[in-house]
Amino acid sequence: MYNHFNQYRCTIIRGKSKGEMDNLLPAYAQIIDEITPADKGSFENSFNRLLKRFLPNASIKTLDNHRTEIAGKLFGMYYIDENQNVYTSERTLKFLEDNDQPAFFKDMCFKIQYPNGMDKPATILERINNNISVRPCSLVLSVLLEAKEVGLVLTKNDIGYYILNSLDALQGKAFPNEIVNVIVNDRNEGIIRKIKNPGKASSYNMQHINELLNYLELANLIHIGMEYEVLLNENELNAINYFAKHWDEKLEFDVYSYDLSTVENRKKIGTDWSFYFSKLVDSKEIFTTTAKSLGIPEEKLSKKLGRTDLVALGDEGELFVYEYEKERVKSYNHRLASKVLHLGKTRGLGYDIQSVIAEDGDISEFVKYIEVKSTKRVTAPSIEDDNWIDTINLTRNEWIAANQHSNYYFIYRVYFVRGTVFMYVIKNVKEKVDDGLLRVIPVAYRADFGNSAIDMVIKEARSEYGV
DNA sequence: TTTACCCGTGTC
DNA sequence: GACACGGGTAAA
Repeated sequence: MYNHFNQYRCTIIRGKSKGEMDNLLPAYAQIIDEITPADKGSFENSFNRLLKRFLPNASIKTLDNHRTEIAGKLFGMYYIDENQNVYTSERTLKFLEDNDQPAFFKDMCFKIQYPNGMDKPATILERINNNISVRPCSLVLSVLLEAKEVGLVLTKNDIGYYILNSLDALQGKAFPNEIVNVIVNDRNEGIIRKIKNPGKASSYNMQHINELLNYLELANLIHIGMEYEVLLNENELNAINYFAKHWDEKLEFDVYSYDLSTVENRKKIGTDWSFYFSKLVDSKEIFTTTAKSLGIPEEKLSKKLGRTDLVALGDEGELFVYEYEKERVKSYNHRLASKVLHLGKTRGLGYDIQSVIAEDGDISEFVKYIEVKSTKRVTAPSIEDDNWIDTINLTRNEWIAANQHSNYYFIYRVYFVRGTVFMYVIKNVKEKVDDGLLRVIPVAYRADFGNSAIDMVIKEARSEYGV
């Protein structure tokens, strides 16, 4: 049953980082990883102090809101247990590992549900009283798939009115094809419907809807065109179908099973939710973003390998730089092209690619060592912004190699964004550190121990032949 | 009283 | 119109 006249406002937390997403998401992640585990009080202090570097003009309250609303609730980048200890979430750890920003948002979008445990108790009760139960992103993508079948192009406004502000849709009672049929009929009649709340500004009606669609765009699943039309990313059909397949499934996190009449239970739904939401979906591989799904031609990665969709992120960056270097060296001196070597698989060298300088001068044939650090996102990096800060993790071997080869050691920072690739080259890391242009802090601890440190030996495992 | 989602309203 | 600051306000 679907009656679009039943309208219902159902929000997500209002965003704060859209404008600087490529800057702030890695910042949140690095900060949280650096300062957790911690008790809630020191987490608050450290987070705010460190985020201030990225938002120099923000008030304490604004920093608080970034921490609790965006990094905490909306993005699920950390969770707080019942003893008020703060931990880095699986989602954050994976992002720090693979630098796949669209995958981060795919995971987050998939897990967003109404009702959820990130809202205030009054809001949760409101949703419960209205029998809300839906994965909004799954439903939106399902409807977009159905619409594509019949050649219907939906706008942001359509998605707002007919889906995300529709009570029947939010109750999970409206089938995607029903919704599409109704929209087609209205189109044929020339009717355009809009969300209206008397006396309210457009941000009250539409901001949460715009922002949910923005997150789907950052997830690389849709693209919003110049006329506000919402288009599916055809290169991400695997992930899109995964979302769509789950649109009418019972919600994993059951808000309805909580009796919210006591303070204890209201607290519990918060901690239970933040634990649930901070974990990755089971089939996380399906959300991996490939260069191909960002619309980057495969031949830019490798002329030899066709199966780039199977190549892991680090390797895609390495292949890209390898192809780039080979072309660059070849155009300087054909004879030197064979000196460009891809050594990514060779552990412990401290660099991925060995190349040659191949520039005019005495050292044109000298070897150069290249470490590739790649990242994936939908938006371009904002290098022209003076507050722009980027962070990469170097292994001990890479750090040693950077010092050892100083002037001949290069970091190629590769950004795969939609439809193109940016590459920033950093030459001579050692000198940059000495000049204060680049800050390096050791973050790992290594513990060496011998038999004198062992307190107990327990041997439980036995082979079937006895020991 | 403080905390932390909620969201009016100013700014671009 | 988009979007984010920081006041608003419900909870603890």
